[in-house]
Order: sequence, then C-alpha cells, then structure tokens
Amino acid sequence: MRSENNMSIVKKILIADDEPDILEIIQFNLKAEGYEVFTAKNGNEAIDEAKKHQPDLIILDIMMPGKNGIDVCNILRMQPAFKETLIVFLSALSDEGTEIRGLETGADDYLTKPISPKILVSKVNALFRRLNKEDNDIVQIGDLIIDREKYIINYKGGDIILARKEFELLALLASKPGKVFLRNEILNQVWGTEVIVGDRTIDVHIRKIRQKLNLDCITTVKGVGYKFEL
Amino acid sequence: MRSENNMSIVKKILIADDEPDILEIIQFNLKAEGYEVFTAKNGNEAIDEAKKHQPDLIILDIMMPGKNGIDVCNILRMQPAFKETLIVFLSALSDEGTEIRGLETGADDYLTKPISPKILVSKVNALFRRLNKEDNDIVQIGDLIIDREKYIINYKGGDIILARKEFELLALLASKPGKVFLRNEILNQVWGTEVIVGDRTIDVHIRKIRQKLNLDCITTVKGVGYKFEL
DNA sequence: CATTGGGTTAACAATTTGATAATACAGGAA
DNA sequence: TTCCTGTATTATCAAATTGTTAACCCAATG
Repeated sequence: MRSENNMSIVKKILIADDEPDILEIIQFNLKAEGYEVFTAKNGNEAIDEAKKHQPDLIILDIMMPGKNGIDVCNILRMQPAFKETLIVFLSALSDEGTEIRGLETGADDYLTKPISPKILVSKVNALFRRLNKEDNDIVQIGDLIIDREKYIINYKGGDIILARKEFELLALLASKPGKVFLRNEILNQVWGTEVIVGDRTIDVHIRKIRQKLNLDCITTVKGVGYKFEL
Repeated sequence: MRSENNMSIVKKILIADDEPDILEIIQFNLKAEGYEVFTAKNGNEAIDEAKKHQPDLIILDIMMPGKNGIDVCNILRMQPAFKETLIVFLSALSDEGTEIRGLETGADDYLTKPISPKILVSKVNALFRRLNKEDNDIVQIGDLIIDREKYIINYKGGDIILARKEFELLALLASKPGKVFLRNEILNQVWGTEVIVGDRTIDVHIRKIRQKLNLDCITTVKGVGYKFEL
C-alpha cells in the first residue's frame, strides 16, 4: 500500500468539473507531473472525495450541477480539516464579480478557462512550492535537532535512533511546538488516510519515543491529542 | 523561525513597472486596501527598493528597461532575505512560454495586463491570506489568552489547564464577550445536539472554570444563561 | 531458513473526565 | 418572613481515555 505521510511524498490533487474532457486533460497533465489525481463530476461528489482522500489541492469548477464550486469551497473551508487545503477555482466565468467573490471565499487562486495545461501545471507547482517553503529539513528546538534528511535525532550532541514511524511522529509533533495534534491529524499525517490502525497504536509509539528520548517533551492533552514542548 | 512580520503589521508591497500610469493606479488601489506601497520604475530600482524596505510582496512587470522582471526575480531569489518573499509577475506578455518561465523562476503568481484593479487587490489579499494561515487562532480578552491550537488558557502569564469540556465551554463564552449564552445554546455548541445531559451539568463545569481561573469573569444571568465578561 | 527489528494489536492497569444526586444557598414574590 | 425557583457546591461513581506490557506478524537481512 503506497500511503506515506504527505509532507515529503506525492501530493494529492482533487479536480471537480462536470465536463469529462476537461477532467481528462487536466488529470493527464497533472499525473504526468507526478501528482496523484482524483476527480469528481459535481459538487457533492467533490465534497465526498475530498473527505475521503484529504487532497493537498482542490481544483473546483464554478459551474457544476448541484452544488457549485463556491458552495463547495465554503462548505470545505468551514471544516477544520480543510482550513489549510489549497483551493483553486477554474471557471469559464471571467466576470470580475465572480472572480472576486471566488477569491474572497477563501480560494488561493482563480483561473479562467480556457487555460493551457502547461500553465495550469506551472501554477499548481507554484502553489505547492510556496506551501513547502515553510517545511524545513532540519528542525532545531532547544538542544534537540531533528534532521529529516538524515533521519537522525540528536539531543545535546548524542544521536538517538528512532524507527521510521517513531521518527515521523516526533517530527510531526515537533514541526509546530506547542500545537496540539489531534489523534486524527496524527493518523492522517503519519499513517495516511488509507491505512486504518487500532486505537492504541499511537500511544505505543508515543511511549517508545518518550522512552528513547528519555526527555519529557511530549504532553498528553486528554481527549484531544498530543503536543510537543521542551 | 517564522517571519514575524506576518502579523498585525501593515504589509509592505513593492511595485515595479516602467509605466507611470500603471504604477499610479495599482498603488492607489493597494493603499486604499491598507497596504504600504513602494514603487520602482525599472529593474535596478526594484532591487534597491526591495533591499531598502524588505517588502512582503513584490509585483514585477516583466518588460522593463535595464533588468527585466524575470532577472530581478532571479537575483532576489538568490538572496536569503528574499527566499520567502512573495513575488508576482504582472505582464502584458501573455505567451505561454514567458508565463511558465516566470512561474518557474520562483514567482508565486503571474498576472496578465490588462487587469482590473479590484481583481489584483483580491489576488494580493489571497496571497497574504495563505501566508498567514500559519498564525494560530488565539483569542485574547484583556489579560486572558485562549489558544485553541495549543489548548491553553493563559492569564497574566500563567498557564491554566482546563479539561476538554471546560476549555470548550470557556472558549465558547469568551468568543463573544458580553453575549449571554442560553443554556440550550451552550448544550448545542459544547455537547452537540445528540447528547442529552442533565440540568446541573453546565453549572458544575462553570463552577470548575471559575475555580480554576480564580477570576470573576463568568456572570450568571438568572433564568437565562451565562455570559463572559472581564 | 533463522534472525532481527519494526509495527501492530490485545489485554489489562492507571488515570482523568464528566454526569449525577443530594444538599445548600440566594433572591424575588406572596 | 416564608415559600418558590433557579443556581452553587460537593462528593461520588461511571465512563472515557490513555499508559504499559507482552505477544504476534511480517518483511528485510544474512
């Protein structure tokens, strides 16, 4: 099963459009660029697919049967899980009002049809590039250094070896010190949305990390999740 | 480290274009939106101004005397200080090749002239919105800080730990200081519509909050509900 | 093949939270 | 005052959640 964490792995894109041709051609080009692509033929399907796959980017046609793109955007943005998701409108409607409304709904960009597939791909790349600017390969918090590239944890000069899942879990928590990560969030980021694991799995990994680091840096927030703090 | 100039401070925008009219109209609209705007008439000036003001966003015309926009972008992106700066091209050149080259240079967007000022402003807003997504949603009322992300209550510098229901209840009340929340409203928001709990449950939680905060901030409105006030 | 270690799970212990009941209290109306 | 209604307080218990350990499966390794 190919589902790694989505911090350094293949980005998932969901395209929603009622014209099969458009869907087809965009899908083809984005796949060629190495993205994992899902499609939806209308608004409701878009919402379902979004929930199912937790895409990194959603491309929405404005005019679709049922819920239109702006509705979909509004609905998704209301849910915490899609607060940060990239959303781009792609529409034949090029009037100023719609475009402004689209952007103010919380979309990241508004593209007008017809659009060259290559340009679309470039725009998509640009969006992801900006998003990844933040992710650093080496994170340092106090005396703790997390090197994503080398897969190494270093505390006060001494290396600590963590297994992959342990490492990724710690790296995730440490990526935003203080922030409480919900168990769901952790599952999605570390295990991916496809995999389903039991309830105690996270706890066991947390325990191993605490044990290996021998450092009180992961706090339990009961009923909510875990957070990293030095 | 995150760039702290993201928050609460007026964003600085640098516009580089050799046509005074364009400069003028864009400047006007962005200023009206509350941005601080600087201008440059050519590539070299753009680089100088960028270094001088460290803008948060740079809008670059492609065709300018001396260094063109793409050159400017390349030069800036090479310097660490401008690695994260938002850069947008604004060009009359709408051919595919230039646009793709522009985006691949490391720009965040490519806009084509002519462009409606309102749409430009919307795009700019959208870019900043994305950049600020990082910022935690923190509510502050007087000396009381409620951090939803960190799940922490802080009063005058000291952290107070609340259980989940307590936290959510307080967060709800504090979300609209002064407003009286009916008991029903509270039940729906904190407990959900499915769950049915007894009459005294809310009181008990309110009491615990009062006790832990040790601060007279929740007022009882007899026969109606509760409200938060400092 | 046998070994090793990562990853998962089951089972149970430990802990915390949340709901309730019982009772005390406060303020207004009769 | 006295009653009545709604809220505060407290202790208690059930439920939910997490911690811990050991056992298991499986893939990679030699």
